[in-house]
Amino acid sequence: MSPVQSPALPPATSLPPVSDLTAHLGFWLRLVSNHVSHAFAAKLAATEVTVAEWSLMRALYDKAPMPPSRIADDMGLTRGAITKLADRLIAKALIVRAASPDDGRAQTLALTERGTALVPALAALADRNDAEFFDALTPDERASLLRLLKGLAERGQMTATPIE
Amino acid sequence: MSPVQSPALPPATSLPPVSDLTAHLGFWLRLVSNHVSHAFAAKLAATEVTVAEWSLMRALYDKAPMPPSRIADDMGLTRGAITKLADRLIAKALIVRAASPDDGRAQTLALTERGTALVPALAALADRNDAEFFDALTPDERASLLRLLKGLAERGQMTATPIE
DNA sequence: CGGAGATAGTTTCCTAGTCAATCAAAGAGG
DNA sequence: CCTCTTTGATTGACTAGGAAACTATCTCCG
Repeated sequence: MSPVQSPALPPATSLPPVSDLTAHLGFWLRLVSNHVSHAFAAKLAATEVTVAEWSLMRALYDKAPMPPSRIADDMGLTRGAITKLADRLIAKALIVRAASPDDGRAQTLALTERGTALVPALAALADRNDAEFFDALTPDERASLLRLLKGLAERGQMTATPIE
Repeated sequence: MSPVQSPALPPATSLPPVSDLTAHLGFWLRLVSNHVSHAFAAKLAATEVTVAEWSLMRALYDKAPMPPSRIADDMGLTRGAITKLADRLIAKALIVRAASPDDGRAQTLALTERGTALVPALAALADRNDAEFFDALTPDERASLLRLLKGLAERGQMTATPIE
């Protein structure tokens, strides 16, 4: 702009204008997403598992034993993270780790009986959490939001399960 | 259910059905949000600041020096987190910490000249990131998504800035 | 005034990830 | 077959943030 300097109000008034954060869709997306996740974490706090632990348990439910690498891909975490996450769940006797029969390097993870039995109650919490936020929308609005989000996910090649 | 047991296919086939993760709007919200954030983090990796650091710098830009507590509220982080975040930015000479003139307990944070000069370039990265994901939508779709998200945010009393 | 409680910020300890190094088992090629 | 490379998992060093304890200061009120 012009070299004319305005007469120094507290923060020098002639800063280059910068777009407002709230102008970004990403801002609102993250705001809402964070709140939904946080509310779910609060519900899980009453249980013996964390959000990431629930996510891993859900991934194993009603499926054959799976290698950690597969789960890492599904959950969008590194293998190292899965190793430690699995360690915690094993310590709680909710899952078991076993050597793969066909590949000497590989391991498999599977829910224990206790872990399996716990999943439905946790899933109910997840259902309730989702309802708590999105039942406020009309069915049309829900459908519209779902369509938009799925479209973005598809276009952006977003595959991994976010840690829910 | 009935005591009849199905004849043991790999994972016993008679588990209580549990709602699919992808049935939840929260799932898709988080999936997209995580991807957008991650893409932005990748862009910032080429700079000298992290996402949280950018967020703090943006909060200070074009405003009078602010107390850390205010920033903690704005960013949705604890005060302890802001102390450490500020320490890192001070080490990079991007912000300064000063004692508040009127309250002996309080501190204020403000951008340095260098920090101020850096903000517009970072803001441009943020703009570009948002555009990258959401320009794929039509103007109508963008407006619709924005309206839905703002409505959810308002209804859920979501105030704090998510760490962008 | 002076002490009780509230408030601002920092610090400490803990949790949960990433990244890079490591090790063992598989697979490929001469 | 023997080496080279790749792959699966684990480990260790490091980072970022939360919760709660702690310190200093302020405010209120008897």
